[in-house]
Amino acid sequence: MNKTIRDVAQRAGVAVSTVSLVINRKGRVSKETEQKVLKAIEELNYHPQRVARGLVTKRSGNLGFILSSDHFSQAEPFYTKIFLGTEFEARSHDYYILLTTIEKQTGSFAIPRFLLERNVDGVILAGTVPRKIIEYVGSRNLPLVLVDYSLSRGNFSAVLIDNVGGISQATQHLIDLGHRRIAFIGGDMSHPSMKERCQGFRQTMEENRLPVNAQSICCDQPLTGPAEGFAAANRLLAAKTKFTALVGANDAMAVGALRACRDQKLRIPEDIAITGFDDVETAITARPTLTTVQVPKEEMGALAVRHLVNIINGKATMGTKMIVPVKLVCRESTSCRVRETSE
Amino acid sequence: MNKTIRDVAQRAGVAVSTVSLVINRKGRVSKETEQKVLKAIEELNYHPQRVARGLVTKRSGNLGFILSSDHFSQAEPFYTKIFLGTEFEARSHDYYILLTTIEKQTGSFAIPRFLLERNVDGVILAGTVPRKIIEYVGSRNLPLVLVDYSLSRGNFSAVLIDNVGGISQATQHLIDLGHRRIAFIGGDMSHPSMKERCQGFRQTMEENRLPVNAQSICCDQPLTGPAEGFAAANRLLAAKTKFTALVGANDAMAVGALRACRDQKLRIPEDIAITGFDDVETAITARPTLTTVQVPKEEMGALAVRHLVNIINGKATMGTKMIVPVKLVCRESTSCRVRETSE
DNA sequence: TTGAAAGCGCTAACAC
DNA sequence: GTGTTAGCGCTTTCAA
Repeated sequence: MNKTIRDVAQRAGVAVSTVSLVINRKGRVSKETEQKVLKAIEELNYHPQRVARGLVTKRSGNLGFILSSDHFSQAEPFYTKIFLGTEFEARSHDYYILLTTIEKQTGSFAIPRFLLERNVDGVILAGTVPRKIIEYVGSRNLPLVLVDYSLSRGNFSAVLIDNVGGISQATQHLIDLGHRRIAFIGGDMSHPSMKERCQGFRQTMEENRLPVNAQSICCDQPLTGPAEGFAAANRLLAAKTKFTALVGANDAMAVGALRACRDQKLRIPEDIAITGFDDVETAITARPTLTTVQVPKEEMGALAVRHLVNIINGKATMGTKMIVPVKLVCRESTSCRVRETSE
Repeated sequence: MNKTIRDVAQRAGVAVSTVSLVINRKGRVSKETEQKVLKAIEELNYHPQRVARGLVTKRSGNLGFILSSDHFSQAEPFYTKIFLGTEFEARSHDYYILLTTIEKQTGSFAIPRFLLERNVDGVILAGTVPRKIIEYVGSRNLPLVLVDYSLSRGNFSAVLIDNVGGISQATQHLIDLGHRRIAFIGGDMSHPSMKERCQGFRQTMEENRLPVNAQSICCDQPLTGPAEGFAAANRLLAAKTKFTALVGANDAMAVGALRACRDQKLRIPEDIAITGFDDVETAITARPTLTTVQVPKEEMGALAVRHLVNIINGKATMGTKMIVPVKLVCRESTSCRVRETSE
């Protein structure tokens, strides 16, 4: 069992280094020696051992994927889909993905083990991630691609969502349906995507010369889950300024808002139309189903891997921003033409 | 940068082997030398390099996950969920998962690269997998755990679904609703789970002294997707023997059957009640939503990893069969009490 | 074009 | 207890 390069060399009647040259096609080997070696490899069913090779080449053949732990769970299909996208793509480049999550709550952001052990050739970081880790990756001189996250400082490659475009589509859709008083709920403004979605809403409203004020925007939630959507929606509903439509910064918050509205006996979409963002499962399992902005999550993961591999191979340089397009998907939560209530 | 064990040894004023002993807590090191070493490690921020360690210990710190490629796609959330379950669990055991898929279509089932390169310490195999690969894993002497698959020959550990129990629950549910003429559709009888589900149906019907014959069972489809469900349902609908309920071997086929029934202007569940199996997304996005048997997919993956790690550490031996429980989830596709049509 | 030999960073005998 | 040393299986100078 367990053949080594020595066995091959012996069988082929050549030196170990010659076998290595053949395996790594470094050329400079005569056709006939090459044939002898190839034959021996074939007969022995030999395959070089990854770790032995890695020890000298400093290449592990792995890519690291770092995610904050609250983003990798059943409740959070968004980043999970991105991760699966990286898995798909990685295999066609002969890389394996090592996944790790980092605990956000504990102040001490432990450096992922695969970084400490020098077990990856490049890193993908998805969502909000502590600076400390980004800096560590940098200090290791590892290629890095951010996904759905960006930093103003530093020259990072990133795969980003067209957040402004998406929110604009959603808002415009509502406007086209006849809505004039539209509110927005969001949260976690430390995340660039969230900030952009909020700004995108403002912008679209202004472009349409529609009113937007403090009472129609609620973005101060620390998180962006259903509970926060519920709270934010309730806050807006309690305010004097009435609205007929609500734009959610993501599906989770939109679904929370859905519940808040139902609790107030408001019909959706008749009394209030609602849109989400992301198009995760919850958008389609919600009742009514949620009109939302579809994000190509798997594709984002694939894109990140492709770019990362290019950086590793010197075919691309860090600093590229890739913005993926999004698409509005109309479902029940807005399907109804709004009655013009001139209150 | 990049400290080695030598640097630590030098700084602590001891031999490299002593540092190694400390790192691997092999004991036999005096408290004070240990302190010196620990201090040096701390100061240099040293971490042993995975591949160097792996080269000598023959341990990679990785677990391999093998899946047939048609089982790893967006259309197939079942095994994908199992995979995510392994990812969750692996991290708490300090292992990384290397995922690979094998092409079923090509006759030549290439041996996964991580096996050839000796890059995993154990293997998880999900779904139908070529014997050749199982044999190869065996020849490598690698611990192996099968998930949703089993082989009569050989002593394999496996995480299995309570298929008979699940189908029995679904069938009994229909019987309790008043159904007497119940049909079954399945496919890919080469897969043990499919075979068991079919047998489970037969068994439950017989226990209830209800008729079951060739015209009420259609299991000869080669695959188990919606298209096959559609075809199978149409076949049964065309037969003389009428039925008021249909048990699907999985959600995908049940959804195909749903479509077939709608095409024939049959109302669900009024004219025909339908059940699925697996509880994947399609069950809840279908219209009407699908009554189905919930399978703890993530838990199955986690269980597999836990057991595999135990085998690796000598705390468990291969050959254990673990059967996970399932649970019926009632939804719209059966929610209606059937009218007793005494045709 | 090929071979001999020196490591890559670590563990594990085996001395002392 | 601690140090010396020989590898693990490969790549990569450097000679020949």
